[in-house]
Amino acid sequence: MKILVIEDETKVGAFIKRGLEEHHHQVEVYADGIGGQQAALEHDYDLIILDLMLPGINGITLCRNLRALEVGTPILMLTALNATQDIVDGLNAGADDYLAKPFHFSELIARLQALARRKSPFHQDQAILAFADLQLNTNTKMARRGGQDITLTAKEYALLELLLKNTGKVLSRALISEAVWGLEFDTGTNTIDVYVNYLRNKIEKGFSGEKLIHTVVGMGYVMKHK
Amino acid sequence: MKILVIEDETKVGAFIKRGLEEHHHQVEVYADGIGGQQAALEHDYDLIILDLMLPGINGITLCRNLRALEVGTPILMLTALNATQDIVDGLNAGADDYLAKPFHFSELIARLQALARRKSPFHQDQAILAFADLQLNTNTKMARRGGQDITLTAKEYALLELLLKNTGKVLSRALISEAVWGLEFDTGTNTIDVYVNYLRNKIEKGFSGEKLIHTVVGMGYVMKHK
DNA sequence: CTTCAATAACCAATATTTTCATAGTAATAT
DNA sequence: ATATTACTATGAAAATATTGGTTATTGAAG
Repeated sequence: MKILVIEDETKVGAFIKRGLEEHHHQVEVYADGIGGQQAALEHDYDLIILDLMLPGINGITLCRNLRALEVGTPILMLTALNATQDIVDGLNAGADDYLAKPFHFSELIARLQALARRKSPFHQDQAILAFADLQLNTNTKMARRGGQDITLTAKEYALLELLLKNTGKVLSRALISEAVWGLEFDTGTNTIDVYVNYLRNKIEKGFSGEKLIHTVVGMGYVMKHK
Repeated sequence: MKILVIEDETKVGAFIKRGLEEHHHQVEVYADGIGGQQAALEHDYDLIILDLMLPGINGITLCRNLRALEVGTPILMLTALNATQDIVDGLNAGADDYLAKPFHFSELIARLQALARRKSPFHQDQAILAFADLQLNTNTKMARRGGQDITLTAKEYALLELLLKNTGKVLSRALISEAVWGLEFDTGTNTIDVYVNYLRNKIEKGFSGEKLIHTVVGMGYVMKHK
């Protein structure tokens, strides 16, 4: 399984990572909530192990955020022993289970397996593609930025989906043409440019957030920061 | 919810029963494992709270028995504090969650709600599918809107059921075709469109409520608000 | 076991709506 | 200075809605 661990205490994080890797799991550890949340949104994990006491962002808030963004990945909270109120809050925020620290590793493995068993029948492919504060829901085919829903036409959607699935990668016009329009080559028209413009008008114009679709002159387009 | 409690300590059993009844649940308490197992098999509970330390039959054995007999009801185990091995065994026996005694009642309620939420997708044999002010009775195959009964043909029903089971999700014509008409279906025709039209005439035309079936040009149809 | 009528399923033609692609011009980068 | 990209208006094209008619299916009656 691919597991995301969000834990600020490096010793605990390393301990979990080592133990899980011995059980042949793939583990990524983040020491801060912001980075962890970002990772949870951008990658498709089978499980998230989340410490509730984090610097920067509260674990419960993080949990609620993820659920609000329709991240369905099972979440296992780590709490201090007897922190009853935290446990209640965490479960209500959408966490699936908890484990009080300190814990026996065998119990972590048992709970992890129970969660996997419970969730796997539903493990549907990631519904939300996200980058920065932009989200694209592949079920509703709607985009969302700054809490505002944006409707897209079929071509706009296909183009945005392509960009979001290749964030950071410069996509040539030839590649976009083939992926979105299914054509061999760009026929000498500026159709792609026009659609990039449509998209920019819908997802950038009027929003306070950063610019997301960047032009690389002579090369193509990228979705990235900066 | 209808809850079965299997707990030999009468004081604890009574405490749970009283607390749950205050939260408007229907509770039955059995003090012995044999009787409890019998009850679990004969009635349809929404949740089973099971003490692991029981006279007569072991809680873990009971749990394994129920799962072997394909009783899918969520099971919440009660264990002594720090009985790690029991917890591991219990989860492996098919229990869904555990609670260490003594526990705060608020935690029991929280876990119970989490379990119900988690499990609800399983109980999808709901008799009534509903969205907005539209209902579809899967037993009588009749729809109802604004207090008025609507009869549907077989295809209309299948289509409406599909839409109601996937509210908010855009369903492509290919998907609809496969779900309602089966694999081999002549896609050269507009039959799906025609049936959407039939449905709209029956469940939207003449009703004051909002539009429910929305077309997403180039993508398919959705049942949603707005 | 037929026949008939009623209903359902389907298809195709036409009307309507929405989206798309083009081309022309403006703006920007190299 | 020129190549490249951004923006915009518009007619064409594609997708969808609607309607009328044809073929299946079903169920009751003869």
